[in-house]
Amino acid sequence: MSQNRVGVDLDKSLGYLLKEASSALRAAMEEVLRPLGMSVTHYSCLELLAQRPGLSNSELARGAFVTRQTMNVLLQALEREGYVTRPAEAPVGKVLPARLTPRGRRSLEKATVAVRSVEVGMLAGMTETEQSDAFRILRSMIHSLRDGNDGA
Amino acid sequence: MSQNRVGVDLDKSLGYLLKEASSALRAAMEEVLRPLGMSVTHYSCLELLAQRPGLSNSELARGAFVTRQTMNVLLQALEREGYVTRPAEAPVGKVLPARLTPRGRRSLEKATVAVRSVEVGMLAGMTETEQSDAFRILRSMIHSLRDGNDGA
DNA sequence: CAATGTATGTCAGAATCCTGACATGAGTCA
DNA sequence: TGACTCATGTCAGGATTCTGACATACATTG
Repeated sequence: MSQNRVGVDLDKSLGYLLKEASSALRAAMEEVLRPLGMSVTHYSCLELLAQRPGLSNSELARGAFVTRQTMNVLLQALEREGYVTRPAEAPVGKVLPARLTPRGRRSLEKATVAVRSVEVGMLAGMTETEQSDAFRILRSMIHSLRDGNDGA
Repeated sequence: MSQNRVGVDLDKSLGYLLKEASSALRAAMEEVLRPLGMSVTHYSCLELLAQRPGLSNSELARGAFVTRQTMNVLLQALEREGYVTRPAEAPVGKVLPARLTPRGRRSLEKATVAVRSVEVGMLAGMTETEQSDAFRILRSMIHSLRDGNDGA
């Protein structure tokens, strides 16, 4: 039980806490999306397309934090099932802009309601100040991690 | 560009930001662990064992946010390579307490240095107050998500 | 104009992780 | 004591995601 090691005490590690929170969020989202037969990546793709129609496969992949290969197989499935359309030929370059079909929009609406309940539940226990703090702090973490800070 | 939809605006979604931060953290950790031939789960397992020797397979799985089946194959590999030991028979029940070998401890030390640099980098851009806010807020999120708040 | 670098869509194979299932051991309760 | 519930370790199969690779299209640069 003695702490004679100069380690990363997990209870005091922001990284561990971040992973824990992210894991809990993912679990909560999977739980509400499962009845709709939708995975988190699936939902993310639809939500991205609703907000920014015409996004390409690669852009969707970056937005959903998966590789473009993974997003491609998902898009092909969504296309086959009629939730998404892509032109047969690229208007410019190789980029194929994707768009939601009416069916895709309908499907997304139910999912959005479910996901928003998770988001609201997460915000519920926080004051207004804490909420804006949360945004600022998470953005700060992302910035630090992206620019490869070495802490020197 | 018009927002005539009552959706979850991703730029203003705490959930999306959390996922983004977690993704960035994972990428940063993978980057510093790759030269050591170690994955994030791999490292998590060793770190957990260093801090709480004798943890069982299932407990390690929960601590590293994977299933016990996944942790089991990892533990078998670590055991085969001499980083971890488990008794052949359970002292009590079916629980096999795992422990680091000296080799495992040596391997972990390098990884800890690498991972700590990521953690420090993440904390560097934040004031003392922001750091404690970050802990409090993340814990609040975890709590809300676990208890399945429906936001009503 | 040619060469180079960067980004894209896509295919194929491999690695990772999970779901389902089973037997076993411990605790609870009547 | 016996039935029941729960947690554990482990095996097998399947789903998901990634890495590697290739051809192509655009932008930049000399």
